[in-house]
Amino acid sequence: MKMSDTFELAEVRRGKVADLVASRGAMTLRDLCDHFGVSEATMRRDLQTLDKEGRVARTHGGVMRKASVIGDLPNDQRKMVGADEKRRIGLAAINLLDGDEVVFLDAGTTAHAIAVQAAKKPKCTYVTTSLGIAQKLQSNGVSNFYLIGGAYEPINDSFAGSLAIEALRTLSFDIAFICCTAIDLKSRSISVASEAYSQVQKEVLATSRTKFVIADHRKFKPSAFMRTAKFSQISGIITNQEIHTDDLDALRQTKLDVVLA
Amino acid sequence: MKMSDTFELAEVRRGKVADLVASRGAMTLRDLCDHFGVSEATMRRDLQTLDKEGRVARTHGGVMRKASVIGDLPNDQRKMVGADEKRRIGLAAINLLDGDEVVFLDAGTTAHAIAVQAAKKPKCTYVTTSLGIAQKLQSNGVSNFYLIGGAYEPINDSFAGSLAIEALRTLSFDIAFICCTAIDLKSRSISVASEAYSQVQKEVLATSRTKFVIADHRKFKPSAFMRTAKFSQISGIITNQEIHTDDLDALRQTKLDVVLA
DNA sequence: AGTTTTATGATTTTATATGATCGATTTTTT
DNA sequence: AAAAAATCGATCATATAAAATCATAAAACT
Repeated sequence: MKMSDTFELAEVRRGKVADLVASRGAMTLRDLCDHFGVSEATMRRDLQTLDKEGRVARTHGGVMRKASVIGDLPNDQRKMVGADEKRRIGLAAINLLDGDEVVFLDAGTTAHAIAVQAAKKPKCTYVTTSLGIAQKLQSNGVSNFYLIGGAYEPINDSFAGSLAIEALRTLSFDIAFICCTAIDLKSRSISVASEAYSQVQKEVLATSRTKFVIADHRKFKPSAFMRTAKFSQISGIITNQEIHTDDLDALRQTKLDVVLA
Repeated sequence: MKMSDTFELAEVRRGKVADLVASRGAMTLRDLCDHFGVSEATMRRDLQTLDKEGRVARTHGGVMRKASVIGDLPNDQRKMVGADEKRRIGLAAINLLDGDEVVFLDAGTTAHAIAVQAAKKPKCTYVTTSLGIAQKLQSNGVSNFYLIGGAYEPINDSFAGSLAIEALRTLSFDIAFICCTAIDLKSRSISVASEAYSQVQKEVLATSRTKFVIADHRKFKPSAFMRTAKFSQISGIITNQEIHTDDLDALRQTKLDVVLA
C-alpha cells in the first residue's frame, strides 16, 4: 500500500506520534489517524510498538503521555480570559482553511488559539511573528512553519522592526489572521498597542490575499492606540456569539464577512 | 587500495550518504538512490555498512539519523548531558563580554547555557537563530534581543533558509558564540549536523568581528557532517577543563585563544 | 599483460508494513 | 441490567522492502 506523502518512514511517523502525544498529554486514536493519514490498524500497531518501548501509555480509545516524563506541562490549560471563546474562534479559523494554504498567524492570544489547532491542517505552511506561537507550533509537532524574526517586542511577545518588515516584503500569504487590541465600529478601523507592531501588520495586510481579523467580543470598543487598518482593507472578522447585538448589527452594515464562533 | 582519486569512490559516497542522512534526519532508500544515481542494491549495501559502523540507523524503507547525534532526543534529556560543564562554559563566555556588545548566540545547548546567564550583562544586545534561546532570554527578562527568523529546522530548534541568510546580511556582530557538533583537530575544522544551518553559520562568521566556538570536551572528535569553518576563520575556543590532554596539546599548537572553563 | 579482489546491478526469494474484515471485548447509553 | 456503540485484537491479501544469489564490470595486485 502507498504510504502517506508526508511521513514516508514508519519509524519517523512513530517518532512524531510519540512527540505529539508527549506534548499534548493525551490523544484519541481517531485524532492520530486523521493527523497522520493512516488507518486505525496501522496506528494501533504504532501505539503497540511505542507502548512496548515505553514511550507512551496506551488507554482504551487512545493514548496518554507516560506519567514519568511529565517535564513541562503544556500551557494550553493555562487560564486566560475568555478561553473557551478563543478556542471556538481558533477552531472557526482553522475550518476556513482548505488545507494547503500559506497562513499568517498574527501575534496575540486569539491567534495563539489557532496555533493550538494548527495540527489539524498539517499541510498548511504557517508563518508568524510571535515567539509564543512559534513555541506552540513546535511543541504540537507542526514543523513546517516560518518565524519572522526581528527585534523582540515584549508588549505582545512578537518580533518587529526593519528586519521583520524586510522579511515580510519577500513573502506573500494566502490568508492572514490578524489580532488587534480594539475594533472601533464608528471609525471602522482596528488598532494595536505597539507602534512598531502596527507597521508589521500593515506589511502583512499588504502581502496577504485574504485577511481575517480575529477578535473576541470584548474587543469591540473605541480605539485608543495605533490604528493599523480600516475595514476596507480586510476581508472579514471572526468573533464569538457573545458579541453585543448592537455591535453585530453595526458589523452587518459593513461589507465584511462575519463569522460567529 | 587507492584513495587519491576524488571521483565517486564507494567510501566517499558512503560518507556523503552519512552526511545527508545526518543533516536531514531521515531519508527513504528511493531518495538516496535518486540523489546518488545508484541502484537500490548498492544503496542497501551502503546503508548496511553505515549501520554496522554505527553511523546511521536503518529502518524499513529507509534510514534515520542515530538518535544520539543530536536533535531527536527530547529537549529536557538533551540539556542534562554535561550540564555543569556547559554552565561553566556559559559563564566563561559571559565574562568575556565588556557589557555593551552586540552578541550572536548560535543554536545549541552550549549557547543555551550562555542565554541562561545573559541577564548578567543586561546592556548587551543579543541576537540568536534559536527558538529555545529566544524563549530563555524572554523568560529571563532580557528584552533587548533579536531573533533571526526563517524556516524552522527541528534538528537544532533553529531558523535557517534564505530568510535567515538575508536578515544576517544586514547585521554585524561584535562577537559570535558558535556551537558545533564536532571539532576535528586533524583537519582543524568544525562541523554541524544540518545542511541548511551550516550556511547560516557561514554567514554569521562572515559578519562577526570576534568568533568563539563554544564546545564541551566531548565535541573533540572526527567530524562526519557538514564542515562549517576552518580554525583560521575563528578567534578562539571555549571548552571545559575535562578536555583530554592530547586534545588540549593539539589545540595549543594552533593560533586560537583557548579558554578553559 | 593476467589474476584476484571488490563493487555493481538484475533477479529471485523472503520478510515486513498496511488496510480491510470480522468476531470479541470494553465502554456508554438506555 | 440489557442494548447499543465503540474499540480492540486477530487474520488475511496485497504492496512494498530487504536479503540472497548470480553474472558482469571495475580496481588492485603481481
